[in-house]
Parts: sequence; structure tokens; C-alpha cells
Amino acid sequence: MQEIGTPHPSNTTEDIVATLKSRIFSGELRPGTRLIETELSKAFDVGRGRIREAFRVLVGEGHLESLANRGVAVRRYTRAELLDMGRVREVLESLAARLAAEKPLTDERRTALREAQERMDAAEAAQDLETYSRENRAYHTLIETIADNAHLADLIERVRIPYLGLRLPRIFEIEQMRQSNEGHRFVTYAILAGAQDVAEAAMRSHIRAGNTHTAALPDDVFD
Amino acid sequence: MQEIGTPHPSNTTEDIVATLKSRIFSGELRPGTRLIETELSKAFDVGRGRIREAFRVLVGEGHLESLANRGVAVRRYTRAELLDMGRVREVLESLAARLAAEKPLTDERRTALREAQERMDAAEAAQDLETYSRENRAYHTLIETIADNAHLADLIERVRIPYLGLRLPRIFEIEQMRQSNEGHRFVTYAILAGAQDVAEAAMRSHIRAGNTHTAALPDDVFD
DNA sequence: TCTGGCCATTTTGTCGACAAAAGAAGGATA
DNA sequence: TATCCTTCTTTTGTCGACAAAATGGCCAGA
Repeated sequence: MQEIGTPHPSNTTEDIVATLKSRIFSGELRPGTRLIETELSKAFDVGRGRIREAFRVLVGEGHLESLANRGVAVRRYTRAELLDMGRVREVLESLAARLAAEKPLTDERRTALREAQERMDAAEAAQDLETYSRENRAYHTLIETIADNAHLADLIERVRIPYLGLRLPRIFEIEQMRQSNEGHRFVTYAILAGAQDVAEAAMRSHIRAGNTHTAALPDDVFD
Repeated sequence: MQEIGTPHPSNTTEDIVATLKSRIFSGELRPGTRLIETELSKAFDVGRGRIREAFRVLVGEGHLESLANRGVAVRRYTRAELLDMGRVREVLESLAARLAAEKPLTDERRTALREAQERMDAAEAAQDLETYSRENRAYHTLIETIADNAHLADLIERVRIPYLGLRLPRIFEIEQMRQSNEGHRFVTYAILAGAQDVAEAAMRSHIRAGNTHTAALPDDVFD
């Protein structure tokens, strides 16, 4: 028996996709975690078919991997894959920086960019790794927004996620944070000045520096 | 009644995905074409559910778009989107060229690359647009193979497809072909010489030239 | 106590059936 | 003749049920 006006549970496939994705992003669902259809079916109060379809979308997007008669699991990454993705991320984020520098900036956006930089500077000064990490993420997203290229944002999402999914021992040590933020300042000023080549180059070396740390990750991160 | 040893039609979801994708690639299924579940269900001799799951994968990969109570259709692209993708493609293919130049090349690969270039040269000399177009595709694929970065190849596929799906009036005019192949020669020699920066820059301007033509496409291509 | 095979349980893969939504056809009214 | 409304058909969205595969536990034999 069904409530009037709610012919079917209102959790649409897209809702489920979005929810699952955010759980993967947040690291709540760690790489390798197997997703059980019946479980989620009950949790979302929805037929198994809908869960399955949501799974397929995520597989297509590359966030889940399917396991042949064993359903799906949150995608895992080898060190080599992570490094491969790092190289790609380098050029994608650099392009975002270039495009951002290309656009004529509105006053709102100039302000937003400056404030984002100031928040990172403050976190650096306070040596608050947690806040810095969050603001760092927001900063890169802001640049993608300014770059205004939907495809680029999609692809970047695809090479950025696993960094969040992995439980890294300590993503940023204090000294790394200092170097990272110095990179940000170059990028910020270049974008504000409309210096496209500089923005691109600065972002590239900024990301590359991050990748160097990835390469040095201990083996037990890849469980 | 079912044959022994074939408990279910052997068309797996992945098979269906692959088939559909190749039809989209080849242009047999043009952008905007609506895909009917029951139709494909009969064609593949498979339940509708499996077709649906295949659809979802393709949606996740970005090759199909879903239409809210009207199923899915082959993804369409506006001119603006195509240009956005062009910018992204620029940096991705350039990275592929750089990575290819980075790798120590085996003799087989040196030969393969030289021969690919020679085939394009021959097509250029013969003014055979059809062959050149096919060899051009193979050439870029070869570079991706040499670059040996699975993620990169995936992402490139995602920004390359629509060019093939669109029925362009004439992708290459003779003069365009000549310019395009000159670009290829730079890239080829740079990779053979291990000149990473040159390879990257040459590929970038090669792709950019192609994008210029995209920008000049007539409106009626976007039906 | 360890090893190996057998059985119960869980979980996935698949289909067919039903209901809702969209689209097409045809008729009535102005 | 044009427009709107009412069917009727097509197509999608959803679920539950069944079969195959994998998993885990149990017991027997060494």
C-alpha cells in the first residue's frame, strides 16, 4: 500500500547517484568497499533495480568498479594509477588556471578570488592544516568556476576524487602547506593580472609539487 | 525454452555497452537519436533491464543523455560545448605527446610511429581525404598507446567522440590536410627525438589549428 | 589439529508484469 | 478550417520473483 501523492519512493536514480558520490568523495566509503544492493535498496526504500542503475552510472563515471558476479565496489587505485592521474590533473588544472586568467573578471569574482586566497593565508599563518585543506579544495573549485568550462570541471572531478577517498596519513605537513600556498599565491596573482601563461605555468608546477608527495606515499595507503 | 549451456542470452551488459559505443563512434547513431529500450531489447535478445543498465553506463561516460521520462538519446553538443571540449582536448593530447616523448622507445614502436607517419604522408600525396582521416585517427591512438597512461586515454576518448558523431560537411579540405600533416610531422620527429617540450608544443598547436576549423562550422551541423 | 569437500546463506544477474507518462490520432466545437 | 479535448498507443519507470554464483560454516577424515 502506498501513500497518496507519493506513488513511488521519491529517491530518484540521480538522487542516489549524488548521495553515493558524495559519500565516496567524503571518504565515508573507502576504496575497495563493496556496495550491497539489498542493503542500499532498504536504506533508500527503493527497488533493487534502481540501485543497480545508480551503480552503473557510477561505474561509467569511474567512481565504482564492477567485480563480475560480485557487484560493485568503490574504485581502488594503485600507486601507478595515482601517478598517472596526477600527470593528467597537472594539465587539466593548469588549463583551468589559464582559462580563468583569460576571462574578463567581474568585481565579485576578483573579490571572491582574493578572499579565498586570504582564507588560505590565514590558515597557513595559524598552521591549521584542517582548514587549509578545506580552503584549498574550495580554491581549486573556484578557479574551475571562473574558467567556466563544464567539460573541464567534469574531467577534473574524475582525477581529483581518489585523493579524498584515500585516507592519507597526513596530507599536508606544515612545510608542505607553506610551499603549497606559495604556489597558490602565484596562481592567484597571475589570474588577477590576466597573465595566462604565468597562471598556467604556476598551476602546473603547483600541482606537480603535490604529485611528488603522492609518489612518496607509503605502501600501506593502498590497502 | 533455452539452449543447454546458454542459460541466458550471452550478450553481457558490457558487450551491449561496447556495441552501442562503437555505433556512436562510427556515426551510425547520430547525436540526438533516441534509443528505444524495447527495440534494443529485441535486437540483442535480452531483457529490458539489461539494456537500461547499459544505457546508464553510457550516461555516466557522457555518451548518452537522459531525457526524464523519455529515456535516453545520443548526446548532442552545442557549438560552445564543442569549443570547450576542444580546449580540453588540446592539453590532453599534448600531454599524450609529451609522455610519448618521455618514454624510452622500443625499436618496434619507433618503426610503428614512422610507418604511421608515412601512411599519412602517402594519403596526403594522393590527396585521399578518406584514408588520411582514418590514418589520422590511428596516429593519435598510437601516440596514446605509447604514452601508456590509461586515464589519459579514457579522458581523451571522452572529448574526441563527438567529432566523429557529427556529420561534418567535409572534415578536411586538401589544404587543411596539408597543414594538419605538417603538424603531425613535427610531433612525430619530436617524439622520435625524445624532445618532450617540442612534442607537447607541436601537438598543442596542431590540435588548436583543428579547433579553429570547428569554430567556423556552419550552424546546421548542430541539428 | 589441520585439510578438504559439502551444504546453507547471502548476494548478484536476469526477466516478466504492471503502472505512469508522453505522444499521436481523431472528433467535436467555434 | 483551426483549436482544443479526449482517447489510444507507445515507451519509460518501477518492482517483485526466480536462478546462478559466490561466500562462509560445518563436518569428516587424516
